[in-house]
Parts: sequence; C-alpha cells; structure tokens
Amino acid sequence: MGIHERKQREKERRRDDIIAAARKVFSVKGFNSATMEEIASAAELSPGTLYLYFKNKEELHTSLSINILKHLGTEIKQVVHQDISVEEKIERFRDVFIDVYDYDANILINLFHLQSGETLQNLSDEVMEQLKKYSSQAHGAIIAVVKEGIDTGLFIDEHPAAMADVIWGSYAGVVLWVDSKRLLNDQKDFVRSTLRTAFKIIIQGMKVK
Amino acid sequence: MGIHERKQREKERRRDDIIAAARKVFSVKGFNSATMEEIASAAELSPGTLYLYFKNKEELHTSLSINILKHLGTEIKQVVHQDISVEEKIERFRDVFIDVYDYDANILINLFHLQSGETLQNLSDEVMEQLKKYSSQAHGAIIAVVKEGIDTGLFIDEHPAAMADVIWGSYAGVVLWVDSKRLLNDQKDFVRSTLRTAFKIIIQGMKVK
Amino acid sequence: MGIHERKQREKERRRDDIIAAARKVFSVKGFNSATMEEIASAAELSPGTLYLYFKNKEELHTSLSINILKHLGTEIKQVVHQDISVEEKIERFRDVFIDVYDYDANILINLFHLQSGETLQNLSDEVMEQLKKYSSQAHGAIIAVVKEGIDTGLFIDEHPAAMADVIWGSYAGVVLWVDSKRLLNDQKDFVRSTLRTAFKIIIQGMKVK
Amino acid sequence: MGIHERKQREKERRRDDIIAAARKVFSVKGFNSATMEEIASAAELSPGTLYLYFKNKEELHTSLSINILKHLGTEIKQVVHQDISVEEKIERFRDVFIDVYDYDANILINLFHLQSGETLQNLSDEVMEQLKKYSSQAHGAIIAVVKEGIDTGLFIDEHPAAMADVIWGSYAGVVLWVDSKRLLNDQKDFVRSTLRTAFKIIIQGMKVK
DNA sequence: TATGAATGAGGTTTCATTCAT
DNA sequence: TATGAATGAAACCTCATTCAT
Repeated sequence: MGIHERKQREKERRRDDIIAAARKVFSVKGFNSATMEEIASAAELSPGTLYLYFKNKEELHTSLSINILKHLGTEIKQVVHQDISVEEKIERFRDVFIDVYDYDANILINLFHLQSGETLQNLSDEVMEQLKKYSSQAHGAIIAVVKEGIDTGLFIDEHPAAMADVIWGSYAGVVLWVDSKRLLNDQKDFVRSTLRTAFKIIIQGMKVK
Repeated sequence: MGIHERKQREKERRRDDIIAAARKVFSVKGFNSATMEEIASAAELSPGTLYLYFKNKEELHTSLSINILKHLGTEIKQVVHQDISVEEKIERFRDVFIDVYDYDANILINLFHLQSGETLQNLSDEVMEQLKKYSSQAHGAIIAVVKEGIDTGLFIDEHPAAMADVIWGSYAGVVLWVDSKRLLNDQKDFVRSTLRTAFKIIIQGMKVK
Repeated sequence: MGIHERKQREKERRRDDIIAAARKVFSVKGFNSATMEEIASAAELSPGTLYLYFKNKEELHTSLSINILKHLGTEIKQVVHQDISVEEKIERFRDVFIDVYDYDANILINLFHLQSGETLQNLSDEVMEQLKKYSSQAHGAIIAVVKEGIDTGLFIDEHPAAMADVIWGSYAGVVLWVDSKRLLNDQKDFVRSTLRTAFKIIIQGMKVK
Repeated sequence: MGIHERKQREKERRRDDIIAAARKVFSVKGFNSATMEEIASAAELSPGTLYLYFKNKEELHTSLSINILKHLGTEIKQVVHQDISVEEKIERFRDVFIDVYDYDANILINLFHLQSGETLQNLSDEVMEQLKKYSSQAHGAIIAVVKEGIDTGLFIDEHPAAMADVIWGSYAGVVLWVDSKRLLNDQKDFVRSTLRTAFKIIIQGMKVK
C-alpha cells in the first residue's frame, strides 16, 4: 500500500468518524437544531475541520443518508441472488428495513425528507449522482425479486416497478407511521410486529390466488 | 348574528387566511427556510400580526398539520358508515390520501415529521391534545372498517389496529416514496397508479383465501 | 360645579386610575418589562385609551414619580410649620420616607432613575417643569427646617442646602441600600430600624456639641 | 509564559475591552436603550463576538457592576488595616465612593438597580454568587471599621451592621441624589462637597459625646 | 491538515403606537 | 371618548462559514 493510498484511507476514516458523530447529533436534535459546533465537538474536532471534509452542513447531512442508502442497497442486493424462495427474499427486505430502523430510527424520515422541498438544490452534482445511484440500485434489486416472483408464476402480473414501490413505500411508511405514533402514545416495540403484519398482507396480496 | 359572533367569524377567517398563506410558503421552502416575513407577506399582513393568531412559528406550522389531520379524520370517518362494501371503503381511504396529496404534496411528510425529534416539545398542551385527538379519530375509523371486514369474514383475523397501521402506513409511505422519486427522476403522476397497485395488493392480502 | 368642571374631574379620576394601575405593574415588572397592554388591562381599559391620557409610556411612568414627589413634597411641607422641635421635624421626614417606601418599595429608585441617562430627554416641558417644581418644593422644605435648626443654635453652621441634601440622600440611600440587600439575602424589615439608626446618627451629627 | 497562558491573557484582555466599551454605551444610553450592536461597534467587534464572552446582554451589564463592586470591595478592604485613625478610615470610604463616582457616574445606580425587580432572576448562579461575595466583602470591611470604632470607645454602641448600612447607604444616596439634581439644575461638582458635609455629620453623629 | 476566534447576515419575536370604527 | 386589531421598526441572538495562524 503506497503512502498516497494510506493517506486516502486515513482521510476516509476521518470522514466516517465525522459522519458517525453527525448521525448521533442529527438523530437527537434534528437537522436544523444540530449545530456544526456540536457535531465537531462530538467528533472531537474543531468546527473548521468539518469543512475540510464536507462542503457545508447540508452535504454532511446528505452524506448520512447516502451512507444509509448505500448500506440499504448493499443489503438488499445481497438478497437477490440468495438461494431462497421469493417469499423469503421479500421477508429479508422487511428485515433490512427493521435493521436500518434499529440502527437509527430517524434515518428513514431523512431519506424521505432528503429531496423534498426544503432539502437542497445546493447539493453538488456528485452527491446528487450518488443519491440517485444508490437509490436506484436498491430499488432495482427489489424490482428484480418482484420480477422473479412474477416469472415463476408466484406473483400477479402487475407492473414490477410499481410493486417494488409498494414494498418499499409500505415498509418505510409503516415504520415511520408506527414510530411516530410511538412518540405520541408512549407505546413501544410495535414497529417490528406491525411490519410483520405488513409483510404477511403484502406477500399474500401479491400472490396469484 | 350578534356583533360578537361576527367578530369571532372574522377572526377565524383571518386565521384561516394565515394558515393558507403559510401552507403555500412552507410547501415551497420547508419549515426552516420559510420565514415569518415571507408568510406575512403572502398573507398580506405584517409580521407582527401573525403573532396575534399564533404563538410562534412552530405552532403556526403545527396548525397546518392539524388542519389536514382534521380534514383527513373527517373524510375517513365519513367513509365508515357509508352503505358500501368493506373493500370499497378501503378504496375510499386510498382516495382520501390521494386527495390530501393533491391538495398539498408535502403535507404527509409534515405529519410524520411533526412529532419526530426535531419537532417540538414546545407545543402547547392544547395543540398537543388536538394532535392526538384527530390522529386517533382517523386511526379509529380505519380500525372500525378493518374490524367490519374481519367480522364479516372477509378479512383474515389479524390484530385490527396493526392492519389499520399497515393501511395508513402503506398509503402514506407509498405516496411519499413515489413523490420523492418524482423529484429525483422528474417523472410525474405515478403516485396515483402506484397507490392503486398498493390498494390491490393490500386488499387482496388482507382477504381470507 | 359646571358641566365642564365635572368632566375635568372625571378625566382626572380616570388619569389617576391609570396611574394606580401603572404603579402596580411597573412595581412588579420594572419600566421596560411592563407593557402598555398589561397596564391597560390592569386599568380595565384598552391600550389605545392610555394614549388619550398620556403622550407615551415614558410620560406615564414619569407621572408616577411626579405623583409621589408631589405627595412627598406635600407631606414634607406640612412638617415645616408644625409646632414641634426641629429634631422632631427631621424625625418626621424620616417617617415620610418610610411611608413612601411602604407605599411602593420601588418608587425611590424611580425617583433617582428618573433623570439619569436612560430616562428621557423626551419629557415634555410641562412634565419637566412639574418635576423640578415638586422636587425643589420638597427640598426647600427640608432646607427650611435645617435653617431653623441653625438659627436656633441647635445645628452646626454648615451650608443648609448641603445638609438638606445629606438628609434626603441618606434617607433615600439607606432605604435603597437596605432594600437591595433584602433581595439578595432574603432578610426583611431591616429598613425601618436602619433608618432609625440613620436618623440618630444624622441628627446627632448635625447638632452643635 | 506558555501558549495556553498567553491565550488566556488575550482572552481576558478582550473581555475587558468589551466591558469597557459596554460601560461607555450603558452610561450614555442606559441598559435598555443601549443596543448590543452599539456596544459591539464601540468595542470594534461584531455583535456575534460579544456572545462569545457574555451569555447575553443582561450578563454583560451585570459584569460591569460586578467589576465595580470588586474594585469597591478591594479598595474598601485595603482601608481596614491601614495605620490610620478610625475617623480617617471612614473618610477614606467616602473617597472611594467619590472615586467610583468619578470613574462612572452611573455605576452606583446600577448597583442599586441591579437586583431590584426588573433586573434579572436569569443571572447565572455563578454571577449571582460573585455579586453576593463582593457585596458582602465590601460591607464586611465597613462593619469591621465600625466595630473598631465602637471597641475603642469612639463610636456609640449601636448595631455595627446597621451603622455600616448607614455609611454605605448615605454615601451612595448622597452621590445619587446630588448627581440627579445636577442633571436637573445643570449645576456641577457639588457631589464632592456635599459628601464631605455628609461625612462630617455622620462621623460626628456616630461619636460618643 | 487542523484550529477556533471572529464574523455578520438574517431570523424570530416583541411591543409602543396608531387609526378606522 | 373608547376600542383593539394591526402595524412595522428594531432588538437580541444564533450559527454556518471563513481565515489567519
């Protein structure tokens, strides 16, 4: 490993440290209430240093989502070629969403929030590209599994992309909805069981009778 | 109509004007980027006047969501006792979500965003109560229809509240997910058709085979 | 009494009501934290009405001080021609200060505060004149008694105005100082006894040995 | 001197610069009319910088008073153990008040104003503690001298704390009173001579005949 | 590369005052 | 004379970002 490469590694590691610190702070405070100083402090760095790794607060925040999206994509893609039934694959998708939710309960809302109005037009093209790339990778993997289901005669012959949207949207929406109710009603731990119910309903609903 | 009553009306109307103006601005800019001055300007009022009707920016913003939630609750409750099949009722729910989406594409994310982390603990108790009230009204109406489905032997015998969560979460999630993709891909108008797919799948999935 | 005169009376009474309400509010909140709306509310009037009786907040506030100063002047002047010893007269002055303090613990600081920097150059000439008039009336009465003391050989032959300043300043200063300590130390009721000590010392100190 | 220490120094110096600038502005405008922007401008800093050194306007203002109180306390304590007569010590106290008055004519009213109603309950505990500490130090020193006078048979056997209050209150009150008249009558420079008269009277009044 | 003090634009909010009724 | 809704100027304060070290 050359010295240049080592430096590159070092830099990536530092970047990840910052992202990890930012995730903690954003999670507790939300995007606007979190300050760069808090994040710097959590990363044991000074505010100025953050700007050596991220163009601005927005891009730091977006990096979180991209990181998660990347992770989500990776996990989802892994499922596609596993030697299990289509039904089980969709069950895995559900578990991936639960894992992500367990990892950070607020990350899904960030994913939605990301490009909705408030969030930026100021994202650099590079970041925007990544966003699209990972997003479509994850989506593509789900579509592939749905197609497999249709091809094997298990699923009804709807537009596969739409069905994938239903899976993704339902999973994410159920997580968010149950989670938001948790905060209102002080109930907990319904997310998992409700997602399981969602899975049952959706898998059943997609099947050819 | 007495003078007092007329003034009361007048005041309510003004409040609604502000809410309407705020909705436009928040929709375009998002909560944090929208300024009270912009909202005042959109309502053709001065900034100070907003504070005669709303305690602060936060409460103005929350009022939007409550308004929608109230509307959503009203529409959803109306469905319950209509003389149509359970299946059609759930179809109506889907349409209500589409209507809300058409009315304001960003409002659903506000509903989620509302009590998630960043959004406030500073909401006055009164506002908080309203939030809970309308939220549980809407949810309750969906549960009632699900129960009807179970009782008539149409639906599988799962926990009705969980099934209602799946409906609400899926509908909202699909809307948000497809909408967020719309912004990324500049595609449009898939929301409706995807929601229809979602309906088919979910209604089918809930049915006893 | 003519109708004009009656109206005049009525107006004065209303003015006094406002002053009374203002005194309560200013006392608790201080000049800047007190709002015209609070004062109006305390006077069971609307904000706009206050401006029919007072040019602005400043002048309303100043009117309080003038009222007190007028009262103080009246009380002090009454002492001058009473058929009691000089010593007793100065004792009466002390009691007048205590009465004023009992009536409103914050009024003395207002009297000092009145024309010090922050308080206005915007006072109307009329108000300014009154201020001077009542102030010098009160001061003049004290001077007269001091002079009487000097003339009768009781007091040392210092500049009478200076001695009167010492009396006034000491009385007021002791009240303020002890009162401000009361707030820091949560002690109470030392004002009276300390003022008595002050009296003893001052009267003794002014006497010819 | 290490680099850390140098930075510490630098920081203190900056703080003092701000306090000095604030004193000028507060002196002319009073607490409420003075704006943070003016103060920043006077200190040749930007508004935001002030908040790096002081939590808010209130605490900046209080720091002035504490600074003076500290100075007052130091000066007064120095007097206690000097090898001069009790009478001269009390004369020194008078001079200290005159010095403070010369340094900033408005500072004494701030000292009174400080904890009276309007001024804050929002002071941080630390600041509050300092206030109490320096205040009681100064007061304690005066008490010590009064006790010395009583013990040596020079002064009458009154409660020493009360006599100290009379000294402090009278000195401060005379300064304030004469100063406030100065503004009304455009006379000047009577403060000193009147305080001298006050001293004569008080010292004479405290003496055993 | 890292720092962190300083910046300063800009936002929310308050409130004395006005004026149409 | 009385009202009170509306005004809008102005203040405090925050915090993303910069830049000299």
